[in-house]
Amino acid sequence: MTEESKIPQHKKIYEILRKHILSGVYEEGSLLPSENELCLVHNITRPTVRQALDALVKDGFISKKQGKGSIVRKPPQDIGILSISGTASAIGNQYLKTQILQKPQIKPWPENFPFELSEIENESGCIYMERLRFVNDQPVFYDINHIPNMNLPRFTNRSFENKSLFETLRTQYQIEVRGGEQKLKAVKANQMISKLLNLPLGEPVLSIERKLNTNREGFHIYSTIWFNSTKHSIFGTF
Amino acid sequence: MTEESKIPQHKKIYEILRKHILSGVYEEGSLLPSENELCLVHNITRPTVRQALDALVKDGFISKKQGKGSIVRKPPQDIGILSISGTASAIGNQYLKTQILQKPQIKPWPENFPFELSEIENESGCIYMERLRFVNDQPVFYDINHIPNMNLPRFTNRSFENKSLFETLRTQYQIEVRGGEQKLKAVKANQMISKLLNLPLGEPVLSIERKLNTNREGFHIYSTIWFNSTKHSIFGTF
DNA sequence: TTATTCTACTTGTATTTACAAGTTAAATTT
DNA sequence: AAATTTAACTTGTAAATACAAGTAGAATAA
Repeated sequence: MTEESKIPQHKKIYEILRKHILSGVYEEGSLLPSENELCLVHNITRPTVRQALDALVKDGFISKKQGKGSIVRKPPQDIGILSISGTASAIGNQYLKTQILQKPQIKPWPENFPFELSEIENESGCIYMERLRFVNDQPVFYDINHIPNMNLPRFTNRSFENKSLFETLRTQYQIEVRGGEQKLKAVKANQMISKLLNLPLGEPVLSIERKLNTNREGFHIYSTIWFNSTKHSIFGTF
Repeated sequence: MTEESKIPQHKKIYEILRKHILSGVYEEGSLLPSENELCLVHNITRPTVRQALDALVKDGFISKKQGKGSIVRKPPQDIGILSISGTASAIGNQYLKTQILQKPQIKPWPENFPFELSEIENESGCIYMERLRFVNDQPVFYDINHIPNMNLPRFTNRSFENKSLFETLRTQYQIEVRGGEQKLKAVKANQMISKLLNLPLGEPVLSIERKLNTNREGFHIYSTIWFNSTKHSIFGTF
């Protein structure tokens, strides 16, 4: 042990194991090396190993069973945070298309914004964008996003056609979503929504309002979503 | 320490602190006793206390800050995993009433059950119950529950009027919900639902189908929920 | 008075040790 | 051969101990 890093050991082990699971070193359903083996390999003690494994359990990468071991689970595949589940079959990314209705543009925050803004968010102004998502060429998902305009160079020039908003934020700006809160409602489709989602007027639509936390202090992502749930469901694990 | 119980210490501490937070012994925003104080009071060691506090963090009852302490958060008002958020104000438990439409009874599993059952669940048969939840004396929440009849003595005799189903399972049978999956849809209220939830026929209703995992192997809780979202929302943090 | 330093707290990380309890498969007995 | 026991694993719980790092307020110095 020299002085090379300030990252705790248990986090390093977590990252190593997580990477190995995601890259397929350990197959789904197979067992991770036992806690004692991990101790020997990484030259740490069991409580530290267990701290890393507890985090992996919490994040859904493994499940543990007393007397047996740590079982590798199918890594959670998020689409944002929610997933879409079709009535017919699972939906691969290849069937999911995104149309940008409103390219990212800088605007002031709306008058009656449903969420309370932090001071720094208020001063920064916001970036606004609208998207429409298609499954099998049918519109199912319309979302409006408000993002604080806090040090995001060239953001409004980026294309989000084929990339996830979250992926861009994470890889290009080191902004990671850390959780958040959401409100769900079933509402009648108004004229605009019914037109966008190709539905009769007044048809039930799932409406979601979310505020997402990030690793950047005081930086939140605000989304309003309308979801056509006639042929699909919002699917979530927790 | 005689032999009185097999419940781990850290779980007992968790239950005590959880109860104290929920009953208002510790105010929102205030600090919990320090880890060392809890050690002294309950005559246990710090790792054990920390195990209990970690669980409280995970379940959203406290947040911790190094150098400061454990900060009590507004307890999440779970109805199961989801919470209800009113448009007007926060909803205290005093406004939430539960009516049992169908007392727990042992039945065979339904013919076309939407979930696949494990072998042991299939053999056990199921306990069926229906509930209607009221906020401010208006019905908002109708749920049907299927629970495997696996070693739950006196379960059908219990009253769930004022107690959460999950709380009973956790405290009386040591069954803890460990997560699960759910599907959400917006649907039109049929005749039964519109009558139960006091809504016009065809009004949008939030429908949720869930399968909850527990710490007991092969034991899942299956729920179907209809939610009147005209005056309230389903609220969730993640 | 104001700014700095110090001190006494807090939680975070980590080691070491011990035993309990569940699982599995080999070894043994019937 | 079949059933049982045993042994060697696995994770779960728990104690005792040590030091690191962040926080906040008191004591001190400018």
